[in-house]
Amino acid sequence: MYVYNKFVMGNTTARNKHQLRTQATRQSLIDSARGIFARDGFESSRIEDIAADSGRTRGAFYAHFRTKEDLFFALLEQEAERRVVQIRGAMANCRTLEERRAAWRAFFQSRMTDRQWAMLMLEFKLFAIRHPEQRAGLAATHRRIRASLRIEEIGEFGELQKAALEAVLAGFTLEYSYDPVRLPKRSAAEMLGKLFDALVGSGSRTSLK
Amino acid sequence: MYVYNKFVMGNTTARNKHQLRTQATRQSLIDSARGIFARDGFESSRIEDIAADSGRTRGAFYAHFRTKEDLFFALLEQEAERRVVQIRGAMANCRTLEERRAAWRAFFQSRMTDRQWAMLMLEFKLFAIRHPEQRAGLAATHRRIRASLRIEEIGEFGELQKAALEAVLAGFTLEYSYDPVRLPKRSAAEMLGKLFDALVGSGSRTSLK
Amino acid sequence: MYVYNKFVMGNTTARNKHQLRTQATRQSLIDSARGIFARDGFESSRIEDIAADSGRTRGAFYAHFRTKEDLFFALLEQEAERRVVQIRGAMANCRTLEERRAAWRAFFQSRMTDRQWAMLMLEFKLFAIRHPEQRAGLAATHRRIRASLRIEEIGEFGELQKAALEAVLAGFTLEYSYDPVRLPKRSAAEMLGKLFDALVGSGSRTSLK
Amino acid sequence: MYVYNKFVMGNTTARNKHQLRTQATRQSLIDSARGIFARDGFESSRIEDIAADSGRTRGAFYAHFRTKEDLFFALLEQEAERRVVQIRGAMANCRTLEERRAAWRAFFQSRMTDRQWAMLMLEFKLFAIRHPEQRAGLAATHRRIRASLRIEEIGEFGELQKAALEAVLAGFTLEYSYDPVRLPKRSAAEMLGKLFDALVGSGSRTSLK
DNA sequence: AATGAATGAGCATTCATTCAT
DNA sequence: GATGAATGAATGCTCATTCAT
Repeated sequence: MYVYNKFVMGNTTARNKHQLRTQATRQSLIDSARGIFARDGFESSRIEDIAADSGRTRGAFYAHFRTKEDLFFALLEQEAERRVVQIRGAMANCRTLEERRAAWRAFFQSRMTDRQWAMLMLEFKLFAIRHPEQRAGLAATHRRIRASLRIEEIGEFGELQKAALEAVLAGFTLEYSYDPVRLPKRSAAEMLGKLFDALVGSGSRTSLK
Repeated sequence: MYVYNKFVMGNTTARNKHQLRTQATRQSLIDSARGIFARDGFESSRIEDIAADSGRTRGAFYAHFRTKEDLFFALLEQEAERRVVQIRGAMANCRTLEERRAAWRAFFQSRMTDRQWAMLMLEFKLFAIRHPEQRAGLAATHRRIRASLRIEEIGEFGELQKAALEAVLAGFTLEYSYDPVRLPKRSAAEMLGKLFDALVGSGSRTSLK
Repeated sequence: MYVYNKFVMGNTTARNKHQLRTQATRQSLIDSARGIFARDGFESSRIEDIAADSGRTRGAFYAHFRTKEDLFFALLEQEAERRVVQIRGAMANCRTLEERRAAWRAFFQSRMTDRQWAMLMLEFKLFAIRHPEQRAGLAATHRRIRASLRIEEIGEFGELQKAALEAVLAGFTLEYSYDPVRLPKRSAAEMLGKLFDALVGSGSRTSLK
Repeated sequence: MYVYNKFVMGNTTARNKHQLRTQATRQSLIDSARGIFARDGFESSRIEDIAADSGRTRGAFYAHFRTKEDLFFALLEQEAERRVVQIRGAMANCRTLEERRAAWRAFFQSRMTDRQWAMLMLEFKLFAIRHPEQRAGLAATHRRIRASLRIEEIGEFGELQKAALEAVLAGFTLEYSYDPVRLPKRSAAEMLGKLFDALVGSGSRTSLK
C-alpha cells in the first residue's frame, strides 16, 4: 500500500476509478508537500498543513505515507525525476557536443531561480547531514539521480567538477532566495553561466579543471 | 541584564564576582549554543540541550536571553565579530595589495572547513528567508558585518561580486558538510581558490567580473 | 469542529457515531470544567485536571477548544442558558403578576446556594475586570444573557435595580461559600427574600426604588 | 526577622538608621503589594512585579517575607487595621447613638468605592475558600478584625445581620468594579445607604432583622 | 539587609501518529 | 481509502524560591 513504484503507472493499462482516485490523492498530497516543505522547511512543515492544502485530512496522508519523511523522500524522488526528464529531453534534441553543452548550460542557469527545487535540495542535504544513520541510503539515492542526469555526455568529469557545479548552484540559489535584490536574476544567471564555463571548460580555454 | 557590551570586558579590570559569574554563564551558554545550533539547526535545537551542555538549567538560560532567537542572534553576532577580528588582524600585517589579496584568499579558503560557522550562516539565511517580518532587521545586521570585513581593501567590488563570493563559499561549505568524500578538503580548497581568483580578478587576467 | 449549535442537537435524529462521540467528549469536558473552575478558579485551573476529570487527555481538550478561555466561555454560556431555561420554564406556569414575582423570588433565593454557578460568575467578573481589552465583548455577552432572563416581566426596572439585585446575590453567595456557618442557609435565604422584596417592591409597600 | 509586630513601632523610641531603613523597605513592599494584588489577584501577582514597583529586588522581598502568602496576610492585616483606626476615630467624635449610626453608615458607603480594599477582601475570601486547610486560622484572624470594628456600638446585632452587611457591601463593590456605568457611584451609594438602614434598622421603622 | 543569578517544578500548547468508524 | 477524534510525548516559557555574594 505504501510502496509506490512509478513504473507501474506506465505499465498498467487497466485501472479502475478507485485506483485513479487513490493516485490522485497521493499526487495531490505530494504537490502540496512541495510548496509547504519548500516554504517552511522539513522540520517546521506540518502534516496538517499539507493535507489541508490539498483539501484532504491527516487520515488521507497516513493512508499513503508512513511518516513525514516518507512523503519528503517521495517528493524528492519525483522532483528529481522531473529534472532528469527535462534535461534528457533537451539533450535528445542536440546533435553536437556544443549543442549539448549549451543545453546543459541553460539547464544549469534555469535551476537557480527554481526556488522550490533549490530549497528542497537544501533541506535534503541538511536532513542528510543531521541524520547520519540514514546517510548511506540517502547518498545512494542521490548518486542514482546524478547518474540519470548523465552530465558526462558533455565531457569527461571528475566527481570534483560535478560536486563543484552542484555547490556553486546551491550557493547561488540560496543567496538568491535570501537577497534577490543584491543578486539580481539576470546578472546572477550570467555569472552562473561563466562559472559553468569555467568549471566545465569551453572549447580550448584554460578551465578550472 | 540582557545587554552585553564587548568593549566593557576589555577595558574593565575591577569586576566583582557577580559580574564575572554572569559573564561566564552567558558566554558558556553561547559556546554551547554554537555546537548545538550547528549540529541540530535552529528549529530542532532544544534550549534544554544547550543549557545542559553548558552545565546549567533552563532557568539560567532565561536569565540571560529572552528567547531562543535572542541567543541565536547573540551567537551569530559574536561569531561574526570573531571573523572580522581574524581578517582585520591578517590584513594589518599586509603591506601590498598582493599580500592583502593573498590574505583574503587564504581566509576565504579557510572558511570552507569552518563547519560550525558555515552551518550557522546557513541557518541564519534560512531563518531570514522564513521570517520575512524580521527580514529588514536581519539584513541590516548582515550588512553591518559585511561592511566590517572591508573586502574592498583588495579591490573595487560590486555587490554582485561580493554576493557571488558568498554564494560560492556557502555552496562549497554545504557540499563539503554533506559529502566530504566527494569533495575532498584539499582539492576543494584549491578549486575555491581558483574561483576566488576568477571572481576577484588577479592582475591582468580576464576575470569573471 | 469548534462550532456547537445546540439547536442541531434537538432537531437531528440521524447522527453517526463520530458526531455522537464528539459531542459526548465536548460535553464531558465542559461538565468537568464546571467543577474544576468553580473549585480552583480560572487561573489555578489546569487543563490537565479538567481533561483527566473527564477521562480524557490534554489532546482531546485541544481538539475541542482553542484555549482555556474558550472552554471557560463555552461553559459560562451553557450554564447561563440553563438558568434562562429554568426561569423561563417557571414563568411559563405563572398566570398573574403575583405568581411571576413569587417565581422570581424563589429563583433568586435558590441561586444563592448554587455554589458552582456563583463561583463561575464571580470568576467571570474578575476575569472581565482583569482583562479590560476583552471587556466590550464580555459585557455584550453578559447583556445578552440578562436580556434572556426578562426580569421586566415582574415589573418595570431601572438598570440600577437589576444591578443591585445581582450585587446582593453575588455578595450573599460569596459570603455563604466563605462561611456557611455564619450565614446559615435558611436564614440567609429568608433575608435574601426580604432584600428581593425591598428592591423589587411588592405591591404598595415602600420600596428601595 | 520575619515577624513584625506593629506594636513594637509604637513602643520603641531608640531606633537606628538601619532599622528605619529596614522598616521603610518592608512598608514599601507592602504598599506596592496593595496595588499589585488588587489589580492582578493573588494568583497572578508576581513577586518580581511587587519588588520592582517598590524599587527593590526579589531578594529584598525574601528578606522580609517568607512567602507570597506571608506578604498577602501582612498586607491584609495592615489594611484592616487602617479601617479599624478610621471607624474608631469617627466613633470617638460621636456622642449619641444616632451620630454613631450615621458615622457607620457613611463608613459603610465609603467602602464601596474603596476598590483596592474591596478587591483585597474578595481575594482573601477566595483564598480562604480555596485553601480549606488554612481556613481555621484565616477565620480567626477575620473574627479578630471584625471584633475590633465593634459594630455593636450602634445596636445589638446577630451574626446574621453583620454577615448580611458584609455580603451586600462585597456584592456592591464587585459589581461597581465590574461595571461602574451600570451602577453609578452616587445612586449605588444611596442604595447602599438604604440597605444599611434596612439591615441595621433606623429608629422605629420595621427592619429586615 | 540586599542583590540578582540560578534552580526546577509547573503548565499551556503543538503536532506526529494511532485508531475506531 | 478516508475521516477526524484522541493520544501523549515534547518543548518553550514562567515564576516562586534558594543561595552565593
